[in-house]
Amino acid sequence: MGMVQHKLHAYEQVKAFVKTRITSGSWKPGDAVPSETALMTQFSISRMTVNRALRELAAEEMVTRIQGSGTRVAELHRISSRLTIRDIKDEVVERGHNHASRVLLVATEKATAALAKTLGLRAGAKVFHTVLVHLENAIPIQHEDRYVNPLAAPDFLQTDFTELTPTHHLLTHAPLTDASYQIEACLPGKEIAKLLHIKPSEACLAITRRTVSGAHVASVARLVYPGTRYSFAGQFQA
Amino acid sequence: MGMVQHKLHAYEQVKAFVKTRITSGSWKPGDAVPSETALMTQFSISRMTVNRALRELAAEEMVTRIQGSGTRVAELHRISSRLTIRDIKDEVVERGHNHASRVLLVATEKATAALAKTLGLRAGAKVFHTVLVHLENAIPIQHEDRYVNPLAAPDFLQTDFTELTPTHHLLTHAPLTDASYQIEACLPGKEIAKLLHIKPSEACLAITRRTVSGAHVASVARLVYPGTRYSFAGQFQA
DNA sequence: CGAATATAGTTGTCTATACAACTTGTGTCA
DNA sequence: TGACACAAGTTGTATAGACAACTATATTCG
Repeated sequence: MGMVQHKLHAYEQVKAFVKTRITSGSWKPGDAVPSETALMTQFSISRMTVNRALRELAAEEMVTRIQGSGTRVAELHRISSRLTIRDIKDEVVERGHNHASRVLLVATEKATAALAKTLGLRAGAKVFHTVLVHLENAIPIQHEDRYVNPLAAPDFLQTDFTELTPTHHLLTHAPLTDASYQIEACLPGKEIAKLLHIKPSEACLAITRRTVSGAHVASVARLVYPGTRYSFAGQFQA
Repeated sequence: MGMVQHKLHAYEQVKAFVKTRITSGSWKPGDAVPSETALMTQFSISRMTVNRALRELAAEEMVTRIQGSGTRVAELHRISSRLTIRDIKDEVVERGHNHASRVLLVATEKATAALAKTLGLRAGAKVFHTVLVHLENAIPIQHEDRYVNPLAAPDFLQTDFTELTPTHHLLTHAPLTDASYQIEACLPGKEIAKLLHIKPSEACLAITRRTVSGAHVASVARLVYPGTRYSFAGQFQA
């Protein structure tokens, strides 16, 4: 309780000094930050240490640095948040709840032209297709409709999807290098509404996600959540 | 066209060396990364340079470092994305489109108990309240209902909201230090449906956002987007 | 056997110095 | 006036060395 903060390292002191002047508003966006030599003499430390402090602040987008010119306070709206791809099972378990899944389809299919294009395959190529519903304490919270590129995860269908989720298999077998997502609101349609135990008139959150592993597009998934039972929350930090 | 990549700096070479071994899968999560002294002799560079490389990789969450123990490849699900708070006007203009807003309400009100609590004020305190609809090429894309803490932005109501958005005023006058958001799917309700030119049965994306500026909660806003015209997209990177 | 202790190895920080690369303003010369 | 050269100031990178802080293992002692 109320532990005294350990002594700040020199580079942390410089960071804190600059940071508080920015967040307090006494240095405004575009203003010049003291040069490395100035801070060096002010704090009686070496330039390398000042350099590290300012370099880290630049990485955090608090300041902008231009070689030969100087360091300035970065423009605003820099506040940002991190989204992370996680296994829904982990999320549920972390909440202290029970996770289960109903497996509705596990199949090998021929890709349509559109699907083949997004997966980077030729039309008619073999793709894996799974459909499942994830349950949190026996209540459906996600409908997952996923296509997987066999080149990226050849053993995908060997998984017992009642035990391990498709996301888990992909995260462990195909190291992710890139991904893109799209979040939208939609109505579920009759089938999905029935599977999620909601009315077809109830709004849903849908996330369409495309993951890339090295040279291959690994997977395309559409995840539908009941709007009443799920929301997507997060925190920003300066 | 096809410019040859400039010579990589020493610390970048080390980063690339480690990174490719991780993303290619030849070093798996939990595996030990060569020690600083090992990499130092392998590359014939100084330890400070190796240290910088590994420290930056740790900041990117590619590796985990424990003082006294060593450096290991980080566990997976490291892929993440950055959300940023932006002014919707900037977004629209960036798409090359025209932005306009209909101002529906600009008022000073007394806070209800619930609102006062989230803004950190006492019940009945004075708060600013604005409601507007943002248009992209004359088509409504966002309904914004916002309460602002006068302590954080006393000049808020002086703004001409047909020219500058509430977000713009807040970003420039109250340096953001924290924020939290919640994204959900909902149905718009009769009034908002009418204002957004959609049917009340059409699904919408709603973002509720609370921003903090220094000691004060600056603002609470509920932003409603028509599900058919708006989606929220982003990209992850390893 | 168990506990305390020494030891080797690893990361964390900092310094003083050096040179490279770049920007910006000033002055010179044609 | 305009083009060019130069100098001062700034950031970017790299080095060799030093000590502190911590971990994990091996060893010794009771």
